[in-house]
Amino acid sequence: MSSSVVSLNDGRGPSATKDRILDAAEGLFMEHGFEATSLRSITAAAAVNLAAVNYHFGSKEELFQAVLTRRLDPMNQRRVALLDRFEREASPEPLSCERIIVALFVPALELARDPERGGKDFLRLLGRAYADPAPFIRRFLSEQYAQMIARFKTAFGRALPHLPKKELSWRLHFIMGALSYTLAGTDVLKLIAELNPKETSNDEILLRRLAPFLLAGLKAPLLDLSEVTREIDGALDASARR
Amino acid sequence: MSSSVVSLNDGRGPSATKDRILDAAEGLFMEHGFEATSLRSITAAAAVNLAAVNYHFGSKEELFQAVLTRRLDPMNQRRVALLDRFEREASPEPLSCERIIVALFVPALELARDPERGGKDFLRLLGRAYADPAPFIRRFLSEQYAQMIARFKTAFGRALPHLPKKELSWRLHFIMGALSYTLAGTDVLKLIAELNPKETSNDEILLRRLAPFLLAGLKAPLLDLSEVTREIDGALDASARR
DNA sequence: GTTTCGATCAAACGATCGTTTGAAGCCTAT
DNA sequence: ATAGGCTTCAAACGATCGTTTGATCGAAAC
Repeated sequence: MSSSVVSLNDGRGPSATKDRILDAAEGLFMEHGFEATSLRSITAAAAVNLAAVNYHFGSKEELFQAVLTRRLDPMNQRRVALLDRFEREASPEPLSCERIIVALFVPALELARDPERGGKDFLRLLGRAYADPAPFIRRFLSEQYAQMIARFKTAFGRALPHLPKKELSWRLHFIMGALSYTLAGTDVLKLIAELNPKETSNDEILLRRLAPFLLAGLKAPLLDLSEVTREIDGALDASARR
Repeated sequence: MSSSVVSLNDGRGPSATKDRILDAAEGLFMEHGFEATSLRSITAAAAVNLAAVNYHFGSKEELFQAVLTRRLDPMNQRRVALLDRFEREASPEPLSCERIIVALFVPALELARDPERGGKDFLRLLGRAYADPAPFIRRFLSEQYAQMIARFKTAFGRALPHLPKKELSWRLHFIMGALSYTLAGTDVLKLIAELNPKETSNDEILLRRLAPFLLAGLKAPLLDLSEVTREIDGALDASARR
């Protein structure tokens, strides 16, 4: 009948072994990637025994998934919750693209604002995971994102009824890709940090710039496609004839 | 005084040990990433001795750089050459954004068209390398891309004189990021391949869709920024007050 | 024919990897 | 106090890694 039923090793809840491992793994996976990060470096940073990872998580891969799911799951749930609320508020009129983008970006920004440490680390880790070739990572992310993406796709489809479904799928894919890649960038963030040392958060600046950029691409008329495509074809033909 | 001074192992030039290693490494690095690819798997796929890699390239890292530079260097040179030619043709008027984008995309498309095998593999590998956390990879790519990016930045600056330099830098970064990420995507490319089994090349389809999308973002007016940013701020404040 | 030098080979080096084992520790309930 | 549970611990397991070594081969130079 005490306060908590979970284990406690040194008397303080938040420093439990499992959480300390997750925190250390989050930072190290972000910094070096999955393959290049050893369990020994994680357990050393977390100041726990080497066997603790396999005991609590089963394997290195399951630890990685636990690191991702700890923050990714709530973030995606918050995204659809925000989208639901916006749709309720705007009902019966369809949502604007701007508000849909806001629902997509704000939960990430909340992580970038960093409740304490770790939020920004996680965003970078997520961006890197999105480009990792490991099959179990790609499978995991596909499952985690599938529902949310489908939900946003129908929302965008209502906001852009003139856009063919296929074209919308591609543009949404570009948006998620640019978002992931932007969050994964290391050099650029550090470069921005040097130029803007006093602004709130680097990830925040980045996302605020990215949102209008992607919004313009999303709302671009279909005319531009054939226009640029024709230019590309011309240049390709010219180079082929060369 | 014979035709070639380079070594030949089995009598045929194109199957020299060095090239066979590069070809095998290109495919395996793309499929599994740098860390997860062993030299033994590479030398086995190339049907050469294990020690051949260290003999010809020095180390695994140098092999990786050799794989990248073999195609990346010519591609970037072709990008600036195309840009130079377009500017000469349009002189004295400034280049349109469309044509600059074409100069950026066409060399990648030429690789996607795949002289024979390997071109598409390399594009995916390049996209993955762009998100790889390994310091030597990031350093290498920065150096390889620096000149070309600067060249295109001034070109875009001339085409968009109203756009602040800082905003342009960000948008160009988004473009390169979306391009890299798009090329790195595995699942989506396979999914597209199932839907469009008869069209020319998957990467080609992807790049043709991506170009108009990015072009719209690049040419987006600055007004949108404050507009969406205001919406984001509103949502963030509401969530903070929650 | 002898020498020479770059290329290839089998084999091993030391290091590090993820994982497992079995004993020891510690808190809870009986 | 005793028994039983999770948890932690030091130590080792087998496997695989990148790299190095020294011998062997083969074609060109003398």
